[in-house]
Amino acid sequence: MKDDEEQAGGRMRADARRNEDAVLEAAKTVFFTSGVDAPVREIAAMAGVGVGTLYRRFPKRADLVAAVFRREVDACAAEARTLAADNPPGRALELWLKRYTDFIATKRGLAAALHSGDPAFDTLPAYFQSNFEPALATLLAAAAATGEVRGDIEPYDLLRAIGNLAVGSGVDPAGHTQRMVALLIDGLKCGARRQGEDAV
Amino acid sequence: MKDDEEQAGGRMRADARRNEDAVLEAAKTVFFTSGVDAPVREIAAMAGVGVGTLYRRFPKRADLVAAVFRREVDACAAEARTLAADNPPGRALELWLKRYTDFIATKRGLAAALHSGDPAFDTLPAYFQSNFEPALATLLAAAAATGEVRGDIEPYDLLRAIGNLAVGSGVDPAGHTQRMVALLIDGLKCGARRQGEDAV
Amino acid sequence: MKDDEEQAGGRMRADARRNEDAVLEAAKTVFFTSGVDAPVREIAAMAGVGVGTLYRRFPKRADLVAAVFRREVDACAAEARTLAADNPPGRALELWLKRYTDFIATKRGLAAALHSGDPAFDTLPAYFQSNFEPALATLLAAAAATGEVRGDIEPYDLLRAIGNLAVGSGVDPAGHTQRMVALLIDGLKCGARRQGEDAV
Amino acid sequence: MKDDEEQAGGRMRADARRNEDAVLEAAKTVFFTSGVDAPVREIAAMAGVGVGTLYRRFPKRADLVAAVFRREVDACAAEARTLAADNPPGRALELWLKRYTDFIATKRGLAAALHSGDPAFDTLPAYFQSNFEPALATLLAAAAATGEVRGDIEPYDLLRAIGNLAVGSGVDPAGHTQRMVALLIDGLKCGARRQGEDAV
DNA sequence: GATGAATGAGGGTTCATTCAT
DNA sequence: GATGAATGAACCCTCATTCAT
Repeated sequence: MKDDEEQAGGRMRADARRNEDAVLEAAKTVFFTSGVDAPVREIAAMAGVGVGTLYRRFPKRADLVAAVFRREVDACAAEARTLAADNPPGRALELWLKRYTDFIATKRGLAAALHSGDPAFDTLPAYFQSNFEPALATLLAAAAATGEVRGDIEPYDLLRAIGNLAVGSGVDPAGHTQRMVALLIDGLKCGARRQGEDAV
Repeated sequence: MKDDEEQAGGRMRADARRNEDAVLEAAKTVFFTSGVDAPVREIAAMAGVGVGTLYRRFPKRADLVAAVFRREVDACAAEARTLAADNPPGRALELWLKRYTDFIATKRGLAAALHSGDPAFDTLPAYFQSNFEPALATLLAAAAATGEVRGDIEPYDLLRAIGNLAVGSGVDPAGHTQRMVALLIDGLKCGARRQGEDAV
Repeated sequence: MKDDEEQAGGRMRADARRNEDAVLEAAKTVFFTSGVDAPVREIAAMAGVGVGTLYRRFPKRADLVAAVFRREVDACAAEARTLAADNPPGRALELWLKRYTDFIATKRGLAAALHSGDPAFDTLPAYFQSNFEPALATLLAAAAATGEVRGDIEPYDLLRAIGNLAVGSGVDPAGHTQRMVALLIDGLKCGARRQGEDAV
Repeated sequence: MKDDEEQAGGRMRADARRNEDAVLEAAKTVFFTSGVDAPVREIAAMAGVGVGTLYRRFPKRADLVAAVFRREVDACAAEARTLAADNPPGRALELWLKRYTDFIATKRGLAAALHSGDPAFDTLPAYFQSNFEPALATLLAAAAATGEVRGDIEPYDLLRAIGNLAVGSGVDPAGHTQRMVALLIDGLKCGARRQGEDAV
């Protein structure tokens, strides 16, 4: 996972990798502030590289968009492991769901691009699912095992539910989405108790 | 409502009105297929008018977007009356909710524009609500009166719920949204029966 | 002279003439404030007529420019007669030269157009000269006859001199041009006295 | 002075400088033939570059106009030195004044632009004066020192006088202006002789 | 490899001019 | 005749993309 791009890992990794990181970081920021249609120059400038460099690594804009998306998915999924290691299961689940909500919110602008029909995006939904579903499954299972949440929730349904709840988050500066997600999490816990009772 | 634009009804309406209709119809189509940022020329060409004509009536793109939106709201709201006249209350409600779902689905592209902060869009949410809320309220009341659906549903909540359900509809070519909405309608009917039992 | 345009003087003179006057007046103003390349619509709007009306009378922009120019020449030349009738010769001359200076100043924008090579402008210099030269000749002769100014000045030279002096008048908000013209007039008077002495 | 643009002299100057030169040369020509409002494309085409190149270097039209103006001022002022080196003082003065007259004549179209109030032009008058005044002062002093012209002429007055004389030069295809300037130069020489006599 | 200058298609907008009403 | 709606050519300007350095 740490070597996702540039698998063959040739020479000059220091320079090249630094640039690629800078570009992806800049693109993430610019996509968020100016949308995915922001001028290439804006991204190159913020990354401190020439446009030629950017084009060398990401010949099509969709390549860049996809790379940013994957990178963000990686980061968010990785955090599931970190949170699970550092917190009790219920707390880890809760923190990660909030983290995932943020991911969805900042990716709002990408949605339109993702559905543009560009083949470069074809694999992204699967990438999304294959990273997030196991991550959430693990967190859910751990929290269910300690009785902190109910155990009959499908990870995919939860991912999708939050995705939908977060949909209008651009409109909602008042944290409506986070409140709804919190409600949902409460629902998970509440269900756990009842399940426990039933089990007994 | 039938004379919303050009109220004073001046001279040469035939020509002008025909063009305006053509432009709005073309814009609706193009906005749907190519997004709200589609080239002005594309819309003008499809409407069979020169770009100048389009600019005369809609100096800013936002003016055109807003006009298309209002026109669609009008059409959808008007259909509530038609359906109510031609169908039994429960059926009318059901048909209109599907119609409204389609409205939301095709307006997906507008969402981003609407939240762009352009003052030309400031009045649209109110326009949306002031047309749809009464329309749905009437349908709901009629269907509740015949016992076909439960009577404790707020029109606004239902509008918003469907809006959220339909959110990812671009992603969903398999009619997922329509199935969810159907489920919701079933819930309305189901609630009606239970309410009836309670009442007894 | 009072029927310069529309010589045949047909019916409907009231309406038509009123419009033509309004157009010329508006054009004069707009040419001064926005330049001779100002949008036709601006002129039509200020005149309170449709663009079609303007085009009917002045098919080419140059026609309008020429008509405005002639009208202003007429007005300025006519004033020579009025001033001569109402003032002593020296005073009349002085007042008219100031009037002529204003004419030149406000026509600054036209200069470029006049030299554009458009055939519609070919007759304007002659029109200018054939109106202004006699007008000034008369004033000069009268003032010379009373000994108020020297008698050896060619009207054309004076017209041209003032024209040149007024050349930078756009740059000169401080009345530089008017001061120079005043100086020139003083020169005329001063010469007169010396001539008188010589004559004795 | 020889390195006015691109002082720091970065890399790739060959290409860029060549283009800039071509653009300025083309702009000078086009401004003269078609006026300062000529289409950008016309200039780009004549310079053999894309419009983008032109916009890169001169984002606003006023930038291009100002650059052309400065370049012409530079060229004309530089010629004062050349002429002084290659001719006797009186002849050098005479030749340069004719050269300056040409400069004024071809810049006629710029006058309106210069007084448009655009801040990009604010520094041009000072640039004009700070280049031409010393250049002419040197020529005048040298010619006065050899007794070829009178010594009581202010360079600025002479520059301005020729500027005014050349004002109608568009109208004057018959060399009227050059004749007037020649007359003026004669006056300078004539004054010199009389001054000499007075001195004796 | 990195850079950024150059290119030019593409899209917005204006306005002279025509012509149906 | 007067009107002003419609037209579309012509401009401006912005970037995506290429390519010489």
